[in-house]
Amino acid sequence: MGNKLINISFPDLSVKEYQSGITSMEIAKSISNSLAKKILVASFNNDHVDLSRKLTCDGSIKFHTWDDKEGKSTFWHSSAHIMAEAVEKLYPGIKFGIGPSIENGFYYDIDFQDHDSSKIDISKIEKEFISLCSSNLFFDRSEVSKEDAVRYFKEKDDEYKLELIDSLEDGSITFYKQGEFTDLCRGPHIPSSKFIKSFKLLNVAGAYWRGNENNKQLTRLYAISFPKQELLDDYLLKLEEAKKRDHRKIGKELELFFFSDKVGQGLPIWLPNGHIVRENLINFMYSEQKKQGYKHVTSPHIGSKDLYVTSGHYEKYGESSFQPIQVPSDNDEYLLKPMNCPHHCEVYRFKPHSYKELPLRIAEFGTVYRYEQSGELHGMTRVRGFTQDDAHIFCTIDQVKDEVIAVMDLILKVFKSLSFDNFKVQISLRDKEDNSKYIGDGKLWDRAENDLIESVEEKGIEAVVEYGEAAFYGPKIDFMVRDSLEREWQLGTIQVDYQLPKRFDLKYIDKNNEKKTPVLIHRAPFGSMERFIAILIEHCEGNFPLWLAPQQAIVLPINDNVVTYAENINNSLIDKGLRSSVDFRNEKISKKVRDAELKKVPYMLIVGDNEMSSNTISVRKKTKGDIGKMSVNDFLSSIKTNLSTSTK
RNA sequence: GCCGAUGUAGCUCAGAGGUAGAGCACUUCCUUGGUAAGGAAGAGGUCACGGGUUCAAUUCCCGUCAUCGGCUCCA
Repeated sequence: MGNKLINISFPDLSVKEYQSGITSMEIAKSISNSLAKKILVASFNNDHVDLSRKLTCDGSIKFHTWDDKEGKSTFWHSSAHIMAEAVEKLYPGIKFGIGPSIENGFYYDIDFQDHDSSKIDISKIEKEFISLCSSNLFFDRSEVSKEDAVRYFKEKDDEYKLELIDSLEDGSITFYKQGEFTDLCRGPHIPSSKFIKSFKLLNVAGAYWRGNENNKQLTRLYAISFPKQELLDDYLLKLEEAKKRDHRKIGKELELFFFSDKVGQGLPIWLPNGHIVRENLINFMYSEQKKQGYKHVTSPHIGSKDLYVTSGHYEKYGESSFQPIQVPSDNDEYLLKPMNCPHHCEVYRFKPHSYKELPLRIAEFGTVYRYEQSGELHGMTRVRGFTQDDAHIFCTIDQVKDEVIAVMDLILKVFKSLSFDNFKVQISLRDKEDNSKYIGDGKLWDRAENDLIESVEEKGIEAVVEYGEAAFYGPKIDFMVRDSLEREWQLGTIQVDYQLPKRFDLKYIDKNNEKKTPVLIHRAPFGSMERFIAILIEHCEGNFPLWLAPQQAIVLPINDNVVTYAENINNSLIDKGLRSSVDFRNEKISKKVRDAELKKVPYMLIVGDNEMSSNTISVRKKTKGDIGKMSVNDFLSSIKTNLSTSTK
């Protein structure tokens, strides 16, 4: 110890002197007791440390509570250790994989050995967890040599921990022990289990060890914990609320789409209501693309197998795809179209091109079919037949950046039009360690990757870079959005491809009358109509903007006297292009209002004797209520701006 | 594809080894009602499908299919 003094600086930039060897907790106490009671973990020189760690050098300190991200993740990480202890107590002899905190809670991967993992008693685990927490367990950190670490887990016969230790360097290994449970762990942890007041085991799922499907599948227990019971109640309530936004539920309720076993797994059928949403989005995109100089084409739903052999898709995905379609002639095979690009390459080849024609933007709302793994199918977000708002931009290498920027503008406009303000931009690059996943030479990849990075920089968009997420033929920029349960989905995408034009031997004549190969940019702002609409539904909870609403208005007659008047009102709305109908049912007005609200019809036009005699309608706005009496013309002009997409 | 759960009327769900129930929706009748459910009656199901155990299976067991939660994958 000695009497050495150290300088500790705080987030407010103040600096204080302390005895070397003081702990973060003691520092916190020196500031205020209430702070000391609240804090869960500290950062010292940007490393997260236990509050009990002795500090022996100058540095900056920051305290974390439940209210910040670091505090939460430490809280949950510690909870994972407690859960492991609880589960081990109930099911002795089990082995542990990893148990990290995640965005909402934590999990632990467990090999249940001889215990039947399908018979796990969730409520027993929950009880044991809470009982462990209330016994105020401390998390003791100890540094161990690699040899000792190996010895400990050999004795415990836990090959997963041994594998983890194998990749660690001697001298950097730490254990944490609380109660009866010791775990290999980098830490840090919260001071004591008593902070944890509520716990819920959310679900049980299989997960491959180290995320590799060739490895054994462990049982993953997902759970969440909180420092207060009310916080858990709130969280569970929020989950319930989120489930109400589920596009599969709303899709059924609003009769937007459905799946039929007879038609086939993952093959969605759009019902009339859903078709209206889809059609209006397509029209919107169609006109936006026309403004940006795209040329629209239509190609068939199948293509000769040769087409995909040429493109390379057959080699890459052939075996896991819908298999070739046989025809009476032996030498002829066709594939259901999994991609539009080969067709568009053929469009390009239709005639020779001059550099003056580039960039050439070929667009198509093309329906494609991919044999997705059965376990992967998920409502409309992952299906086997879907329509892409696809286009392929053929351009020179020098035009790539400008084109990518123009596409980004288009995607951002689409997102803004539909109030998708919470999206993530991801630049997906190749995994340089593993070239086997990609085709094409490294230099061209570098150029393409740089073009994408620079485009994003020029637009000033915040983006995350993910290595190893590129397509096999090139890097891409993806626009990711979350669904109601926080699952992330890729919507818009921009991909640079130097390979396909080569494979199809595409050329243009440059200024010097020389043949050159164009670059291909694949792009889809919605991504797929199915997925986009699924996410849109979850965002607006089925309350579509007026221009997309399957039914925009409904006329509700109060009694039989006004039925003809109601019909006339309805006809005049339909004349103006509105999607409207009359509720002729022999029901009370409150019932008609309720049903229209449940169907999420934006405008209810209530007509009774009063309205008929004054030639007006009483307008009720969905969820808002009565907004007063007015003439049909006044109503129409009041909603006019909401009917057009171009004003958005 | 893998692990686990689930599958009962159009929808949401209850139920039990002895051959099915509710609410909503639907049909008919009564009611003509002013902004989120007026009343009555009726009609609706090979209890996902295929095997097995049993005197008896929708219920228990096995398989298949589909759906749900994850994992892996995602041109």
